[in-house]
Amino acid sequence: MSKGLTKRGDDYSSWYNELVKKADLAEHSAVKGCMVIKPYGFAIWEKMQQELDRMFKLTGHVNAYFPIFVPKSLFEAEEKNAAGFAKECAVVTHYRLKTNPDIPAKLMVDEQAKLEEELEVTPTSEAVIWNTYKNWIQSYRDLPLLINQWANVVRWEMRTRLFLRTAEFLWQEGHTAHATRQEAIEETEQMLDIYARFVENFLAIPVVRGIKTENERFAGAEETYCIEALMQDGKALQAGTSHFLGQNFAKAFDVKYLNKENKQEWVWGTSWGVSTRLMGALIMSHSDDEGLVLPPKLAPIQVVMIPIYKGEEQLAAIKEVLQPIRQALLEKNIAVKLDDRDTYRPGFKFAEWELKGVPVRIALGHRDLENKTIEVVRRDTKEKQVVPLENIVSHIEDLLEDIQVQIFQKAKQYQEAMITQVDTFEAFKEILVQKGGFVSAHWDGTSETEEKIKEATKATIRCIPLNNPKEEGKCVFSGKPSQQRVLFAVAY
RNA sequence: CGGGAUGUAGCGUAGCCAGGUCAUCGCGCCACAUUUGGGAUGUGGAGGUCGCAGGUUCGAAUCCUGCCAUCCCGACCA
Repeated sequence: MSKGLTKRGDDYSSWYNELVKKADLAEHSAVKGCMVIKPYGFAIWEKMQQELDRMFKLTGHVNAYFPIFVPKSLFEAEEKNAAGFAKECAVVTHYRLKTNPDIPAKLMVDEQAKLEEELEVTPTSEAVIWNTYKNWIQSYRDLPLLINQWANVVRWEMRTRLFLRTAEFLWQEGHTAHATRQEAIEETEQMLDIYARFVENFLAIPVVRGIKTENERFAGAEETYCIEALMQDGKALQAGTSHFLGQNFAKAFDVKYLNKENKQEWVWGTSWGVSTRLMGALIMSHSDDEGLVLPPKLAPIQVVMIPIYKGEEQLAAIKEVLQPIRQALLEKNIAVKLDDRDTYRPGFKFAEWELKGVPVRIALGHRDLENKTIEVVRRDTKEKQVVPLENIVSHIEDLLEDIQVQIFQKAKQYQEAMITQVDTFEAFKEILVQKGGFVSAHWDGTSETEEKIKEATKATIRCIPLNNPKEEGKCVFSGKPSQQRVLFAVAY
């Protein structure tokens, strides 16, 4: 384990990249823009999956799996969606290689094996899924259709960053079909609510719920709802989206149902997704210059035990005390690891588990044996206390809960402090440069103004917050009348 | 995809401009010993197609060409 992580204040970007690698979350692969998610990082993702999957199923969704490939003709059926993603599609043109007659042991594409129709590696599965739904939906009795899939998709991005934007990423995508517009909108809003609750309660990241402007809307959607989070460097990160698709895909793929009055109608659709990008949000929201800070609910190891000893005898005596505690914690469903490696000294272990973000560390040495105490250190504040052995299990339970709450509160306070209201474009620009974060400003509602502001400041409208208070004002850029403020930020 | 930079052992690096006893050093790794309450110390040891592929040359980590990957700045980013 190497010493010294770049400090956030010195170079936030380097800090992030180093942390991802040093904490054993992920690394670059041999393929441009694609990453290897390592076991420790994947364990966190698995915990996210488990909880989301539980929440989806509680609301009546079921899982299925659809192909990773989509024929070009299907992909282009919904025109806006196709146009929106066309620039980042990987395309399969052949299905066979052959040995190169000129160079032994080298392979080449077999031109004889050219596909009649190219396949896209799907960047999002609406096309494949709606083409399937056509066969699954005939009657109002088939609705609603509530399906989710855990999958990987490919978007050939120009510039990638581990977890935040990779050419291939893991995600879940829900795709639902409904009989009425109202029901589909309710589904869209329900899923946004699930995402928001999940991100706030599990990742301990406060989010702003809102809707996207036309510019930022999902290609093929009528409305895109989103949750936006704020990272420690003052940039915003879109953490999840839920789209009301209207009847766009139903029309493109001819998905109709017969209603109770025996009349054919187009179905209404939604789609919603969160990805491994949430890992990036998690890392950037809570971690510090010592390494990761993981919320207890997502930490693969919640408690690490470190024995401090001289010689075999002491180790045996200490383990005798630690083992029953470990057992008791396991029975409370607390993930505990006893780090009894004799090949590293305690100081090294402290640093290593801090880097990996383990929420609680307990250390037991001969001093504690004599006093019947144990040292407990919380990762988020690094606060150290020596507590009696007796109530250690309930103490740890309480501590884990407290950490979960505290890191959310800390992030919440930061977020609130980083939402700044401005009423002039001068102030707008100054806040973005000096302070960062969300800038709450009036906007005239036009894409043109949004574009111009982006050109001038790099900031985009992250969302129009839900339940936004109506407030008469003037657009900060054009001076035209505005009914409400929107949130701008420089985004990842 | 445009501009800039980088690529030498698991990690970080020296050497490159001025081609040849040049593959350097630190961390890490292995063995043994002493250690163990905040990243241990000593002794010994292992580990390299110098990103990949061509070229120039008697000779290439070093010069040239192409490619690949990464980082930064743009463009792009539901």
